[in-house]
Amino acid sequence: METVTRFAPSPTGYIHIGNVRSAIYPFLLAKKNDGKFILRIEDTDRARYVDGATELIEDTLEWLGLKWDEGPIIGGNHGPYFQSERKDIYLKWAQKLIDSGRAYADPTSPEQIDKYRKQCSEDKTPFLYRHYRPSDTPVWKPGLPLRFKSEPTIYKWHDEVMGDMEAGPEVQDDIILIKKDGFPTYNFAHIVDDAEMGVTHVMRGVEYLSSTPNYLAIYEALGLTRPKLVSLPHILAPTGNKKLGKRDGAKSVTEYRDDGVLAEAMLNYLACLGWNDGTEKEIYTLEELIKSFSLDRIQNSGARYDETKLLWLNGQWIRKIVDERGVEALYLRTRTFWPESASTYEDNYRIKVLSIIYDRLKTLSDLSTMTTYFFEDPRIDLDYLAKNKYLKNLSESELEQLLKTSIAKLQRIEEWSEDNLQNALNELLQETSSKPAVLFSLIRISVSFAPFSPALPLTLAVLGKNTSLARLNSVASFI
RNA sequence: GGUCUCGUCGUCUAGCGGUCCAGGACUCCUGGUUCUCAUCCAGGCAAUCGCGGGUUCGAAUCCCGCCGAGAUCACCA
Repeated sequence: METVTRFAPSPTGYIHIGNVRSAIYPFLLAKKNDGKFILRIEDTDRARYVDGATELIEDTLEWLGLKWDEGPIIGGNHGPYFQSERKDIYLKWAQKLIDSGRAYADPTSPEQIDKYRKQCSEDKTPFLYRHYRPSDTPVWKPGLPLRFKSEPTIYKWHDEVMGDMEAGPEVQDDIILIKKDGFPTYNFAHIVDDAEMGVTHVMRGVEYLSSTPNYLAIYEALGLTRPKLVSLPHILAPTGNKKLGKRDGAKSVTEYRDDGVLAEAMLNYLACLGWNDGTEKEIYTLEELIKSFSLDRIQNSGARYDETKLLWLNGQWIRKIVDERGVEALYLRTRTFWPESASTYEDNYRIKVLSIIYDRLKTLSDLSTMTTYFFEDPRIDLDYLAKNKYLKNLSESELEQLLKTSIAKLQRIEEWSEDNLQNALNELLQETSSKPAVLFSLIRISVSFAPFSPALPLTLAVLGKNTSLARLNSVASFI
């Protein structure tokens, strides 16, 4: 049987790192088995609906490279893919339950139910609505909630992550199937949809584990074979023991994109948070993830979100892309991250800058602060020279002398290449009998006034002869 | 309160009865790569495997109890 999985978010806002794994794992599983991955929007709660949230969700999935085979935009054979447009389907299935006596219209007012509930919590006893089931119920019509009529028993099932499970009547209840506004609840809708769409593996957060017996009862009453159930443990907030949520400042996945994190790194990090293939491999491409993914290696305890490791992975990926596909490939991702002054320069120049600076990047947004001196003359700040640990013992005239000798030497270089610069610099060391620390620091600082820069010959080569000498000259005249 | 789940370095994890006085990765520290920052390389710190009992010649690994943390008990998903 073809593997079919789905990601079924409700459009209540952005997708953050705490909940995107329930998209990644189903995707990986489906692709691993040459199956289908469906995107379904669960928009039955009109009160929590957020305009534009669906687009946000699609954007996130697309960025990560999780292409859905059926869903909004592209359609498919099991549409519509918005639950709000599937009301007739739910009604049809609900009718089956009514006909078989497994569902009833509930005339009890919410206030009354609240009273029952409060009483229970005072008595410290669990609240089960079936204990208050009305003895005679009206014919169901719109405006009335429809409840499942539970027939509690003992359920045994297997969770692909949590293992063998068992639950008794104490957790089975008359849950609401259709709300009085006519929309189905998640509890009912997802079962119908998964069945209609042929979903073989239901993957969702562990918080649904305790409602599983109720779902099992509905599958049974509907005569459906139940899909394989997969509970995904939570991702924990950096501090405390709670699951990561928006309240802990969980950033949206796409916010990381805007902060210069690569999709590859994000996906790599998230996939390996709570899953590993048993090897010591750390860097995975999407293809490699698909290839090595398996349900039985999903961790069953929660994993803490740690941004440091994400950033490390991002650095690894930045270098990996350059190593394997060249600087140009990385350059394509950097458009929005350059300092403003870079806009007047040509692509070629920016690519050169990138090629000597990329291995210092943790995120692409580091570009804006790390490369400014390649695009605009730095402000001359003699303090930089005075405080440098290699230069502070030199007098001003010594500095000036050294600078002038260097300028003269560099001036004579005809072809301003890295190699020639390297040679000239080496000769300068000998001719002035300076230590590299002294000479190189002086030139490097004079030309950049930045806390750090790439290797000196590289920096000078990229800056070009005119700019390099002009900057050295103006520092010399300043001293 | 009922029910359920989870518990190995600070963090992510390997580990399925002996090769584990516990391995890898991140972080941190030290050293090396003609200056700096980063990369890279070499090395180091770091878990009495939640606790207590058992089973066994032998347990992180099996069993029991306890403790701790989390989830759930909505006309939210």
